[in-house]
Amino acid sequence: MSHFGRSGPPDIADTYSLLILNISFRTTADDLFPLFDKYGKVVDVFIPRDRRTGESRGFAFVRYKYKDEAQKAVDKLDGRVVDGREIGVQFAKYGPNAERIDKGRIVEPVSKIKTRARSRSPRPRCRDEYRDRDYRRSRSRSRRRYDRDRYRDRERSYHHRSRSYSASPDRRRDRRSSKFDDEDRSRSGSYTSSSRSPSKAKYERSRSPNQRPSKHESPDVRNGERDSQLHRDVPSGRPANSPSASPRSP
DNA sequence: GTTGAGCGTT
Repeated sequence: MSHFGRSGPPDIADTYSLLILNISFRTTADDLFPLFDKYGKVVDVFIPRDRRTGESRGFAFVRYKYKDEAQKAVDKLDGRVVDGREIGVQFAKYGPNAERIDKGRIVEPVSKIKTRARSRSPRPRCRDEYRDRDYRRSRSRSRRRYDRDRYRDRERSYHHRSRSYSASPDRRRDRRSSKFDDEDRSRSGSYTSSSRSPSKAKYERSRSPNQRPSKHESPDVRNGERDSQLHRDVPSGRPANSPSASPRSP
């Protein structure tokens, strides 16, 4: 894809692809085009993106029309700081169009002796390659680590919240059904007073005296208050399950 | 809103 108005690769018959590495995740083809176009005729700029997230994968391909210009771009832009990151520019080697590009790029005579001289496959890549591809496509390693941490955090949060929910959601909703915000506000007040004078509030609410929220107190109390405020400020916010929205009944 | 070695789309 490119912003050249064409869907798919242009005529890459006589183009020379450059691989741009270490670009910022926010860098787009529009950002790279003017930069590379200064050194020659840029045919296309393509930034592979994640199919799921749609975000940049951190590298791009710039196709030049002429090799000397591409080489000049490599020479000039390699190591250049773009969008706060030092990019790496080099000739692309792999890819769906690598062969055709190699044809114009003068195929290396290496493949006849070097790789053959080893008398074995260049690399023991069978499905490891796909794994690697999927690995890269899937996400970067740090990303995985981040997801793992986030998942752990979310799990913990869920656990934490579930325990909080099992403390009072049923009664709150039930009470809300029977009575009005007055009670809810009262409950909220009891919570607030609980932090100030936890003498009778907890006993009235019949909450376990030993269930003293230590650090979890802040979010719970805040949620309760915010919830009550939300209902007070916007009484018609929930017409579906808000009986107080229709105060009058025949 | 996060991250950082590498090789690509209709």
